[in-house]
Amino acid sequence: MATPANLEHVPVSLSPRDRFVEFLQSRGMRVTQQRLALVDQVFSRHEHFDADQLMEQLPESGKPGHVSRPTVYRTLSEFVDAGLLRKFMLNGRSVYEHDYGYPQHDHFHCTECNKLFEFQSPELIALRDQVARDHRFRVAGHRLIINGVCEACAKARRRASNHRMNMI
Amino acid sequence: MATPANLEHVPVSLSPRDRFVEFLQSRGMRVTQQRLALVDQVFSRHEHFDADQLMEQLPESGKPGHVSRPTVYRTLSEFVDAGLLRKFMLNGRSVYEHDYGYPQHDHFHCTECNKLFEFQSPELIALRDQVARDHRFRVAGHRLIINGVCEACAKARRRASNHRMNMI
DNA sequence: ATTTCTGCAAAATCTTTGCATTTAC
DNA sequence: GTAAATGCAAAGATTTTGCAGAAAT
Repeated sequence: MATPANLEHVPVSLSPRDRFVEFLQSRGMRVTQQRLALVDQVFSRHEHFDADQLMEQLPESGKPGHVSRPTVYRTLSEFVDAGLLRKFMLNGRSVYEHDYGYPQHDHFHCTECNKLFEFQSPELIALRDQVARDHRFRVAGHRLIINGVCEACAKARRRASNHRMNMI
Repeated sequence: MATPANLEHVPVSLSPRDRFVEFLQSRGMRVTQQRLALVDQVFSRHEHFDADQLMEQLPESGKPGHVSRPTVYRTLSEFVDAGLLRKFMLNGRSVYEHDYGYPQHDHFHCTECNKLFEFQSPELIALRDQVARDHRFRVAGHRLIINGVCEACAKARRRASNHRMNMI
């Protein structure tokens, strides 16, 4: 459910890598091996991730293809500036998700398994804009996280509960 | 707008202080001077605040009534457990707001002045619950922050812009 | 008298920065 | 060759923890 399977893909002309190269060149920044390695890794999977998880997906220190922690942080900021990633906070840490090529969406956060699930709701956007108009607030964007328990965890919970019942 | 002025007050039988004392006693915890000083300070104003701001509102180190930083953090967690405060993240830091005695609401966050403004929308709750049902997700709560520019900052911006125009 | 709480100092966590060296252009 | 980027080490910022002494019950 955290995969793109349930969300429409937004058609884009350039691959994330090409889009990033274009962004770098337009700003006189250099196309380095580290930046390319990171853009490739980040867009090889759709899951949400933090800086630590990204580092774990790359070769470890000393091995070719490794990228240092400061460079990972610096490059993640560049991805956000370039419109490739969106950043938000979860449990006090920065979490990133694909923005380029993916539609606006919001999240369920399961407090049992700690996973994020995406959903889209045009009605929500309409309501947001209406409420903002009512309060004369100029909307730039929003962040909504609905927390609770996902279906899988709810079932697991029920099983555990039934099991306890049988034991009595 | 961050004041309770625009939100209905939820009638509660106990003052926050009494509610907290009750909470402490029910859990065999002690009613200390620090806890009382903090509950009084926190509920003397309705603005959102972080741990630093709360400390600044108390007497400084050495003076009577001062509370140490670890105790402030520990007590803020207790307030959340007791249902007196709600905690959320803004720009990577923990921000607290009154929960006890105040209705469910969401926030506008002005990226110019960095202020938070509260609003209520029953429609939003209904929409949230509907979307959650559609995805078989059991809702426990949610956090919505709409970011953009508040009316005051938009006006200030327009004035600045007009001023620049006049100078040309 | 007992047990919890506080304050201090230190640690933990996540992120950013200064600077010398390396790399892209 | 020159300017920008990287990696290292160190610092920053926020929050948490271990523990001895203080305070509440």
